[in-house]
Amino acid sequence: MPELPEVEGLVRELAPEAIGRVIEEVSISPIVIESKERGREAIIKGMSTEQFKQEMKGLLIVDVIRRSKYIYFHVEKDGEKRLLISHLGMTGAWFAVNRVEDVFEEKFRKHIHVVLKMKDGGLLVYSDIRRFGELRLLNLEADHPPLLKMAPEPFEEEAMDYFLACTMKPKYENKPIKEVIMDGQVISGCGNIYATEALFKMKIHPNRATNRISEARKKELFVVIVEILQESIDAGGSTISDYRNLSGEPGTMQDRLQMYGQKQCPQCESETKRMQIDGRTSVYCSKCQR
DNA sequence: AGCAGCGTCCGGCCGC
DNA sequence: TGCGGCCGGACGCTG
Repeated sequence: MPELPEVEGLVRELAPEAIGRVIEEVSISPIVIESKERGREAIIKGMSTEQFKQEMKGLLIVDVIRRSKYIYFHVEKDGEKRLLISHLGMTGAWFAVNRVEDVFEEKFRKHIHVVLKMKDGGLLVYSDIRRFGELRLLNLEADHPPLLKMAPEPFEEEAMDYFLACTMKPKYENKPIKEVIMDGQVISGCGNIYATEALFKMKIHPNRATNRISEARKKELFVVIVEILQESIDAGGSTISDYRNLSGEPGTMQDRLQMYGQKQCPQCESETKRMQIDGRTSVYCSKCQR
């Protein structure tokens, strides 16, 4: 499950690999082409596969950055700047290889859906086992309004005040804190894994109403979230099942997780509990978290 | 206008 | 071994 740290790790490798190169040709898997022909929005969003292939051809990759859990490829052709966004969904992965057979693991190799053949040889390959990912070629970021609604980057100075202000809005104040911190319009890039970890570290029950947490504790919580995201970036991200970096290697943060996926609380050793919050499984310790 | 609720993109995995 | 049910980021649509 790629969250901010996993996307960050990928972008750090992808940027030097991709910047300055030109896309010569794009190929799309038959399974995505068939899905799109049936009227579905499989991976390639907002345009036909033919249009996508056509418009991608000849684009120079000028920059690659992370924004929340998205990869932004700044591209241009004939002096015209455009933006390719990539979201990895649950199982998306990018690989830089010379041939598609070089994608090492079969489970990724057999779900390759988009291949960018670069002008100087070599491939940038997008694989997505469950096809929940997204590729969208835009003229401007503003052409896809949800992107403008994302919270600031958590490492930016204004992010904490933005978070605090959100928690006081009628829309959020009464909701479970876990639902609020996982909302990309409140904090960018914090998914189930890191929300679970931060709440455990803070000893806050995931279902606690947001307005029943003091401002001081909310500030502390935000700091803890940022620290955990940073710790995970440093550890190469979490590989719970399907995250791989550009070279196909897993991260190591999964070995450092205290609560996510745990059966037993590392603090008091009692059995962990789980409940559904906003449709997602939330693991917590009912003794340590209140 | 804004929001809650639900459908949508799917394969993997679990339990029977 | 087969198969139905469940899971999940984040959007789009509807009422």
